Amino acid sequence: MAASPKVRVRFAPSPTGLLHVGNTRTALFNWLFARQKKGANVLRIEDTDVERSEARFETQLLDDLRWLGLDWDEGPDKGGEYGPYRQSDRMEIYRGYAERLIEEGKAYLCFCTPEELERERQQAIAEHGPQIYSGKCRRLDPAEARRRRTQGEAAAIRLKIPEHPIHFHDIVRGEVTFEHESVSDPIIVRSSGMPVYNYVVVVDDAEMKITHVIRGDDHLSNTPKQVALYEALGFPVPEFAHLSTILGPDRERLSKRHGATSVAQFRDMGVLPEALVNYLALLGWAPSGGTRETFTPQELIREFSLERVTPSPAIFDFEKLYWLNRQYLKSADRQRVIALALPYLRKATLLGEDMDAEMQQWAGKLIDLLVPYVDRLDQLPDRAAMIFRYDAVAAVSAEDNRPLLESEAGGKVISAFAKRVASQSDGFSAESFKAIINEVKAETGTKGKELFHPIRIVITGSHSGPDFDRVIPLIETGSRLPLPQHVLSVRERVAAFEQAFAQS
RNA sequence: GGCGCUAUCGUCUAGGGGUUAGGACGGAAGAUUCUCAAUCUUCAAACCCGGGUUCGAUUCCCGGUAGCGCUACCA
Repeated sequence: MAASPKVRVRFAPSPTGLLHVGNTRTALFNWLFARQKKGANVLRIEDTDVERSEARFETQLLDDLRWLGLDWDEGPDKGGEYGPYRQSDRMEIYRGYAERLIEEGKAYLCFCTPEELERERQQAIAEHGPQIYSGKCRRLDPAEARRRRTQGEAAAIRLKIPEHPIHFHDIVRGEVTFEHESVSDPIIVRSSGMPVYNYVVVVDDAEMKITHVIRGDDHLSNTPKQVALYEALGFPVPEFAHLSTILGPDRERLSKRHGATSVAQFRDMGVLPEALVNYLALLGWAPSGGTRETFTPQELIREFSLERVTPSPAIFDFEKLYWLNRQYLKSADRQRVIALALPYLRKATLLGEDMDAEMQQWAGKLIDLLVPYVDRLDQLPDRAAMIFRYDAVAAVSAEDNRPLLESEAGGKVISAFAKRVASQSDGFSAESFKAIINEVKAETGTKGKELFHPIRIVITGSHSGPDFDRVIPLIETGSRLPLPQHVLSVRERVAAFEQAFAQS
């Protein structure tokens, strides 16, 4: 058996918007396959849709891919043997092949106007028949057709589809067959001279020696046209792998209205790239055995296989992504998490830009305290509210606080607690705070929830939250720091609470 | 309408001609904790329907149904 040629795959996005998770999974599977097979991963920009393509989207695309760690070996930014890698720079190539196909009788000029074609289509719909091209211009004499074009008549170029069934192999779906009638002669170059997607993609993939076309299954029905094109052009037909669509919770194609769908949005939410990569890998693929959930990129490269990709569509589960993110957040390097978390706290003006060593240390501890409570970094400011936003009036009037505050035991605890805090002139440490609680406990004869909940409400405004041992030092130290928003000390909180309580 | 693809817990999935149909997210309960989160333990939860093939089908085949995609001088 001959040595199989080196694996070459490509990811070919259109720079018409932000990188979407559906495309991202395609990019990921291409990358995993290339890296596992020690092949080449090619990045090609499909910007033939001049109207919608924008340079800034291309830049963003590359940035998002880099952020995810999905690198490429050839592409518009780094060149390569088979460039250029931007379709707008390849127009001459497309033109050349199209003319060749006409000369060889494998394609022909079509003078049908869009109006004519539209009429035929409407009729087909009315008759419930298949909407296929009549083949009218196929029967034109080539020399005559050429003459008409030279005389300035607008002509599109159509590929002649051979009159036999077209089949191809798909790694995910097996053998796929289409009757030639259902394909019908497709236009490959518009009358404006602009080549169409289904044509350029074949020229590019063939010229770039792509061996495996891994892409979304919205292209499955286009594949017979492309296979016919490969054959007309005399190029070997690559292997295909069509990935199922990613759907939203309502089983419709995942889109903006389902919430975050772009890589940029997830990044802004504080989702780690390894979590997104891990989640996306599990969407439509599972390792044999199917009991493992977390994989590093290296492990994915080792385990991945296109044969194990599931053909059925998958619903994007935000919860599971966030759960995975939490796992990665917990195990990530502390300094990295702090560096990533800081911008969220700064944006909420809880921290300033300039921080001295003491403040940095304090911020680090704050983040240590908060991160276990979130599954996305953008939830941090909300979680920090108990430190930064103490609202005595709200604490006193909150529905779920009232019963406790109005109970006899609650009142006793609060007054005993307040009295002791007031008599303490210095700040509190975790130990001295605990000592006070113990005194209150002895004086009031309360314990457990009865004892802790009222104190919690006085200090944080809520009856739930992290350990006092960690919260108290943070509050006390924070109150002495020149933060953009003053953190109230224990004494200040108690004083504010008492005032609000008395007035209620 | 035509053509194509798909179909296992609510969701992602493993599995496969005979299984207590496995794991994970989410849900419920319990343990722990002053509380919440986390963590741990336990529980509930599925083979779309109808025919065939077969001793036996959730698994193989065919039909139906449903969902999705393509049906463009969009990509």
